[in-house]
Order: sequence, then C-alpha cells, then structure tokens
Amino acid sequence: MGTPEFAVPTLARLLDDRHDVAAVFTQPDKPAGRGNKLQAPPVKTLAIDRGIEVFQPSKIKNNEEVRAAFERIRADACVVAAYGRILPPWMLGLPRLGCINVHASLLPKYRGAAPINWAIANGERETGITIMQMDVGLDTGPMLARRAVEIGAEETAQELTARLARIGAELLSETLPRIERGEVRHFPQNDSEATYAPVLKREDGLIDWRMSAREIADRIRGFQPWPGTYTIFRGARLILWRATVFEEEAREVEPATIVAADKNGFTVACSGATFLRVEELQIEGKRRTGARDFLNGARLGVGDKIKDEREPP
RNA sequence: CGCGGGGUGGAGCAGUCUGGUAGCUCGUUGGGCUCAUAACCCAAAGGUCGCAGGUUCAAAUCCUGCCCCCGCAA
Repeated sequence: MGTPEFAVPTLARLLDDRHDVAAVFTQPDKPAGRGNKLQAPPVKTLAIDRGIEVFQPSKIKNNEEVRAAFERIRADACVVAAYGRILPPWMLGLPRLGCINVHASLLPKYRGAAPINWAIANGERETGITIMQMDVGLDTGPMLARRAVEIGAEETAQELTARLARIGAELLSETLPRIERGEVRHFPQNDSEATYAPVLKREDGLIDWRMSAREIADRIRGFQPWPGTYTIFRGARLILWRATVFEEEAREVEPATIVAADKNGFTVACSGATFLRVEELQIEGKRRTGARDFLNGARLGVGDKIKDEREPP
C-alpha cells in the first residue's frame, strides 16, 4: 500500500525480490494540475505496468467490499509506504505478519505525514528510515529496523525524499525475510520522545522575517517542492528556491531589507543580525529565475524591502 | 469546459487600457580611467514584439483562432 513517488522504490524492490505481490492499494486518481485532469498515483502506474491488481478505495473503514477483497488475498504481510490513509484495526490484524510500515524518520521522532520536510525545516542534521509494525496509533507501533542518514547541508526535501525512498526499499528488502523467519525483535517506541510532523499547510511556507537566516534557509530546503518558502511582494507570492546563510559581521538591519546585491544574487537581512543570501527565486505566475534577474526586472536594489509592508492574512 | 498571470534584442522586465518610426536594468563587444578590478566613464552591436488571420492610412498595442510557460485550487 502506497501512493506517491516515495513508495515506488519499495514496491519495485518487493517485485525485484520476487515477493508475491498479490495486490496494490493506492489512493484514488484525483483531478490535479492545470485543467483538473485526472492523475494516477505513481504507485498505481508501476503496479499496472507490472500487471498487479490495483485497489483504489475512497473509503476503507466500513467498506465491506474492501474487507472482502483484503480477506480473499490472505496476505502474509501488508507493506505500507506513504499510503496516506489510516488503516482500520481489522486490517492491521488480518495478515499473518501484520502491517509493516516504511516510515521516513528515526522514530519516535517525526511521526506523521511530512517527516522529511519537517526534519530539514527544523535544521536536523540526521534523519532516517524506520521499519515498524503498525498498530492503531499514528506511527506508534514497535520498531523492527532503523537506518540513520545524514542530511546534506544543501539537500532539499525532494532530494532527500528520493534518497530515503531508495534506502527505505533497501532496508525493507533486508528486514522482510528476517521478519518472516521470526528473527526480528520488536522495540517499543519511547513515547515521551515523540515529535510530530504534521501535513504541510500552505501557510507553513510564509516567511516570518523575524526568524533567523538559518531558520529560513532550512525551511527553504525543507518545504520543496510544496508549499515553498515565500514572502508576499507587491501582492504576489515570492518563492525563494535557493538561499544560504550569509556570514557577515553582525549588524542589526530592518528585516527583509536588501543589504547587498551582485551578479549572483542578493543578501537580505533577517532577525538578530543574520543575513540570507538569495540565489534563486520565483514570483507567482512567473518562471523560476536567478535572484539577479529578478532584481533587474523588479527595479530593486540595496535598501529596498522584498516584502510588502502589509501582508494579507 | 475549475480560477488566474505571462510569452517584447542573450537574461529579467516596462510599454498594451487612451493604435502613430521599440524603452529600462543587466549581459555581450570595442574604447577610456585606474597600481588594479567583477568598480566607474564612453560607445556599439543585437528585436519577425509566441504563431496565424482580421480591423485600420497605420497594430507590440484593438478583434478572432492556435501554440507554449507559470502560479492557484484539488
């Protein structure tokens, strides 16, 4: 069971390992993109490609058809990777080995829907993959295997997602046979250390220039490709795509003020005498461009602010 | 038929409402200044104004159709 790109390597690996994948559950096709065309989840595309039966129930909990189908499959195990749905208790207990989740964090930290994004946005230097036995809670079940990875200093969420997706597939591939042989110990999570990584909201991307340059830079990397990290400029969203913390002697400048500009980008003051060097950005409705090009077109320079004085709610 | 923005010299934009010989910042090239420079000064090159058709004495600008890019929503 899985839905987005993150789940694709896991499914692919299960198939490559010659596991008998009886069925794939994924979210229903949804209208997406310009023109609201129906779009199939990546996992579905792969499943169909490999000739596997696909289920896309819109509701699961009290759906007798789904339950009947699931029971008929009589799976040894149910592997879940970013399915995006809560599994009802009856489903968790049905497979002989239960439901096994590939989660993109070092549990109990970053339980929830957006562990990769929040790990980066919070400036973590390390995260990882946890294979866990699902229970009724949200990412609360006992851990079966974990693997830590370092977060690159300039790594974006989409890059880390791709990397963790491969590592998750790999770790599952190693762990699954051991689970089957009963060799795997269950490590309960220490709930007192748990943190949550809630689904991202659009507003999470809005820059508060009272944050430090470090915090803003981390968010820029963590909130890609969506919701992006943006400020409101001349009534439109101005998304910052690439920026680094700029080392400079401390001096307090009004936040969001441009303090320097050259051919490669410009430097903006953040709080606490910290400075953010912006290299690539995009104005709403426009193409993504270099920071310098933006200044040229917007007729901005040192001393100007890159945010509106009044931001709409 | 979900909503909206945009396609103008190499780049990012202005000009379009109120048709009348294409402009700004940057880049490029040449020259100058300087101990020196990615800094500064001077000059030059470079544009079928997305494509096609229409209206007009005249269209980047008005009308019609099409192509492409992007944001939102989901």
